[in-house]
Amino acid sequence: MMTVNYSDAKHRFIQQWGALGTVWGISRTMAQIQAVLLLSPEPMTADEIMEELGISRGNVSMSLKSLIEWGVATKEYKAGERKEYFRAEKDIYRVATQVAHERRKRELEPMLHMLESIKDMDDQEVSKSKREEMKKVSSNILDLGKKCDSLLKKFISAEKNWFLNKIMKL
Amino acid sequence: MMTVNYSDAKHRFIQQWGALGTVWGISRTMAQIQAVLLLSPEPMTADEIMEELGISRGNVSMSLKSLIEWGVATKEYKAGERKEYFRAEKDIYRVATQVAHERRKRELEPMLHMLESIKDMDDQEVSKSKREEMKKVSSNILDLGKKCDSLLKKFISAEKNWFLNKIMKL
DNA sequence: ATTTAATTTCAATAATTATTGAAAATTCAA
DNA sequence: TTGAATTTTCAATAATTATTGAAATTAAAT
Repeated sequence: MMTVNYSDAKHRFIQQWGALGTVWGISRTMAQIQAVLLLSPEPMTADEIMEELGISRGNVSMSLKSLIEWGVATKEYKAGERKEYFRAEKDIYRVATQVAHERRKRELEPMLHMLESIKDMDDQEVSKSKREEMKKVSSNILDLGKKCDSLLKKFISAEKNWFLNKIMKL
Repeated sequence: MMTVNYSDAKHRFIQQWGALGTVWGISRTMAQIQAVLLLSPEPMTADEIMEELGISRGNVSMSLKSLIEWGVATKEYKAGERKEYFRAEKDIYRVATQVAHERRKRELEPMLHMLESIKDMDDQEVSKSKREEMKKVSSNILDLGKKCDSLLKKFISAEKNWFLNKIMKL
């Protein structure tokens, strides 16, 4: 079996994680910065991240701000130093629950509100079959959506081992 | 309680579903076409969809093609008619399993392969702590990733009620 | 208070992604 | 086959999203 050197492995990790970011609604750079921080044993400065990824100061600053808003990175200060240091949340289960928490709020909640707001649609101007189809489809989506909501809430607040054990026993 | 008329409800549904599409890695239009088809009691022609959403023929053709590739829409023919008709998968649980199937293949699998390929990283040129951090982080992600993989596979192939019952009992 | 270091903001620009529309291809009927 | 109806493709363009970089801001040290 061919071994892989550190810098190739790091490169693959950063690229793959970045690519995933773009289909998960965060920018490639944000995900790449998270990847760099995940691999770093020590917290890093914005300068070091700039250097590592070859991107601008502004971009690093804004991306770090977003990562912190998503709850997957933190800012730290070292005694006697003026610079700020950044650290990624390394407990990947914790990262998953944070992401679930944010996405539930940003995506699922507005969808459920819309579906609720449609429940009392009534309109004689339009055919019965159209009205019925809307009622049927939207209530089906609402049902499944509520189940997802309930599962996500459990996932977000449950103790890690309890949840994974339950899931793995299915 | 104020009632909502059909066309407002339809508009809200299409907009919200479309907005969700963009954060789920499909284009707004693709998601909007799916929404229109979901609300339609009868299969629709490309012309009708064009008209309904005010978008170009080419866009409709390409978006429908993608929806079919994702396994959430089908093409149909009516006896004695030359035009093609399109229908959305209305069983929303089925839509969810199809999406899970595709995303597992497109996103999770490549990530797991990358993580496996990094397992045998070895490199004396770099500090022990960096190597160890990479080993630790990547194996943690791999563990959780494999659990997700296993859960997704169950979800994709399980019988609907069995799965939902299990999940709701957690 | 002033200087210096560090960070943030945001208008301008670049890069990416989505959409159009007309030409090419396909499909069916005569 | 030829011709009309329909669909697909894809280069050009538009729209959106990400990134830069320099000015403004903030914060610490002198």
